[in-house]
Amino acid sequence: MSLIDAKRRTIHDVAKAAGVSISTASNALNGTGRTNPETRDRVRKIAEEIGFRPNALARGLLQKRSHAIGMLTNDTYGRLTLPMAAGVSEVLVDQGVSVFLCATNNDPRLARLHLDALLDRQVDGIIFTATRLDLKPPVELTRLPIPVVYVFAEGPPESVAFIPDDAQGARLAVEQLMRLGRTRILHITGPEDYQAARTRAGAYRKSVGEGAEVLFGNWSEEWGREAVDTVFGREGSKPDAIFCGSDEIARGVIDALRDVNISVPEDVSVVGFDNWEVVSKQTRPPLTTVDMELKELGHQAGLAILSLSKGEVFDPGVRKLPCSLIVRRSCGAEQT
Amino acid sequence: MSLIDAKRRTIHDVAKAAGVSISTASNALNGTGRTNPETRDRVRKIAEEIGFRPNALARGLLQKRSHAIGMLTNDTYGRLTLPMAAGVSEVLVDQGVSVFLCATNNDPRLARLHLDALLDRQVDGIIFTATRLDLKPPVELTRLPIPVVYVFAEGPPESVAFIPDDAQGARLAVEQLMRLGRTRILHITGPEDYQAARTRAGAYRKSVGEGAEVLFGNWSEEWGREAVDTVFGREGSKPDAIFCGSDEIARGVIDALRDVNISVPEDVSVVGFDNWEVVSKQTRPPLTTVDMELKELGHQAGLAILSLSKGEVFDPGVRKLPCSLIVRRSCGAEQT
DNA sequence: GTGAAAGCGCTAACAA
DNA sequence: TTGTTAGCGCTTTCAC
Repeated sequence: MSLIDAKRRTIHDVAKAAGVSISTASNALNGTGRTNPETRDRVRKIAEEIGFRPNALARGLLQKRSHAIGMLTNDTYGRLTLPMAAGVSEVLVDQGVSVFLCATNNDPRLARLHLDALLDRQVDGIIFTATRLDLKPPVELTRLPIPVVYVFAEGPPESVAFIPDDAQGARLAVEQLMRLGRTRILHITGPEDYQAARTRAGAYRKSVGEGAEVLFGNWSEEWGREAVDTVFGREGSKPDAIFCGSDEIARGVIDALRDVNISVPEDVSVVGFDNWEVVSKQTRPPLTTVDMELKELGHQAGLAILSLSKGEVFDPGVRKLPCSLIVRRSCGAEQT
Repeated sequence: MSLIDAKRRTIHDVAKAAGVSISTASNALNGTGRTNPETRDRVRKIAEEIGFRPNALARGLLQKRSHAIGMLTNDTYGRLTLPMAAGVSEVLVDQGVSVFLCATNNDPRLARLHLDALLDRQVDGIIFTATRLDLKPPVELTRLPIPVVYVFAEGPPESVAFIPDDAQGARLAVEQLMRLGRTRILHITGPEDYQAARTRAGAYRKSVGEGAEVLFGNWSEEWGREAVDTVFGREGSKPDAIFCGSDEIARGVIDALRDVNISVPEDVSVVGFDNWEVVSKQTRPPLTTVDMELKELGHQAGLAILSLSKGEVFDPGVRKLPCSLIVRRSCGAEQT
């Protein structure tokens, strides 16, 4: 009903149809002030009937709150962003808050343009998302008149940030491998200049032993294959488990092992990181991997920005959210 | 400067600081009406200095245009949506139009909630995106007071829609295979109840011959492997080329061929569909595939909604945008 | 319990 | 060329 009406109804129309004043209509609709229950119900019924929908622009102008937030992201493909964004809007839509999506492509000019637009629109807050922890926002995000929440990025000191707990995720992976009795665990991961790679590697070494071998490379399948070729081609004892820094690397690893007739998980157990299902569900065997709980990250970030935008106190700091382990056949219970 | 000011400046502040009236300030800033060039420059300079940014809410309220549009999508993972959305906002951001992202997860309740929110916010238009052509929007999108553009979805009659030209894309693939001298081309694709699968298969048959074999299945790697096992395990002549309905299928096909020592592209050429780089760049050899030009789809959709929202005439109908062929080694020129 | 009036920040007639 | 005025749709005192 409300949708298929060509002309928009205003609170004026409601008031007239109900035979009350505008302010009474407003009070009745919002449950503010004192209103006779009968009047209130009558007004609401009429509003419903004529398809009245409040103009969010007018409301925002007056309340100085737009009930909208902006999401600034430099992730082009959306692999991290979209699941997260879905989490954000999931918790916000019920609160009447909408989300502007701004893809900056890591271009400062674009970022600036988007930021200005968001500010002009009086958004109640901004969520900034990066694709890697150590990437700085492409624009100055401090001293804005509105709160900012960082996701997958550590903001300046005293800011609110949410990141996955990479160390705990890595421990999850290593513990699973140890539980299966694996003793010669290898870690193949991405570039050492990624903070996430270093953190995961650090946690791995802490669990396995400080001398444990880490092969830094890049995030690709090809690197996974290459690393396996190197390790299994050289002299000395071979690993009986490989913890990979990403699902893509893990896929390369599994393929390479397959090529040299080493079976997974019987001979070598493999664990990945990301739970990017297009990869992790398609490996043969399917990949046990660490899930960063992106949606939950989004939920938390959404709740945080909501709270902050209401002026509530919210302790600053970097919050590390636990990862979970998705157990599939590449390293599972069934294999013992 | 403009960003780091805690308090918001209004046009009132500008007018006072410049010693002119509010309307003169408005005219000067927007270049409307007649203003003395000197006054205009002075006002603009002062506005800049004190960090004035116009309140989009107030402006929208008056102009009855919010300069914002909504994007309603049922794509959860964002594989199609995000590149497209980036295209949309790329053409709109320069026009001062922002984009609300609404992920419906195909849930009618959510869709309704989002749609109501968009309408309340007075968006100037809506872009509806689906993940498959034959999926109906989860809410009634006709007879809205604002224009709607469909992407990856055919709206009701007389609506404006943009979809990739699946038939042309399929022809591109088949022609490439024929150009290489392949004569026994097979098509392995997704479920027959996907319109895109049927269209691609139809175009393929038209090029190759009406009796040409099509194997419908699903969009997975596993199906690609299974199909290859079937085809190469049975009696009779074997294909020398395989056109796959998706990159994932193609990846399965390539892996399965590899398993039985059939080399790609020497023995069998393979072409995929999607150019989803996480898949197509990682196959061995890298995959020649059809790119649906998602970003361009977004550009067009953005321009269309912009034009429609201004009340300009825009011919209704389904516009099929050409796909392009990305040639990689699985079926390339070098192989001859 | 209800209504009149002011005003959010801005634009656009119209007057001066 | 500039200023005065009205008003977009709504919320919110404050009289009645």
